[in-house]
Amino acid sequence: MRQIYAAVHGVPEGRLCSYGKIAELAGQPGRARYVGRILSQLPSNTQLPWFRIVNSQGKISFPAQSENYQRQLSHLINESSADESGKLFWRQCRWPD
DNA sequence: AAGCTGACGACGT
DNA sequence: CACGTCGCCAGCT
Repeated sequence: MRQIYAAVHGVPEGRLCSYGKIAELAGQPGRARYVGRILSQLPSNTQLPWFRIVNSQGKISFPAQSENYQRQLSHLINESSADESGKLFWRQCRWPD
């Protein structure tokens, strides 16, 4: 749990990371769903860069059109990690370079 | 205790 | 590239 937060917090601006990778970095491989559940329960005022987490297909794990989808996309656009069309610039989380 | 449900993932068709 | 399957794990009925 603690580790999950730490892993997410460690994703630098401009980078994207998958749920599975976060779980792995947190020392809990195979628990991608767990990561998703953790993030789903984050308070709206969280400092955690939850929006930098996408699924292994490099896509936002929210149904397009949904509020959440738009919120996440906006953040990513601000970080130049996506364009208006919704396409993400999938730079796998290999930080630090 | 048994089944259902996800902000998931790997693989096959 | 788009689905369908099956495996996965924790929390809630």
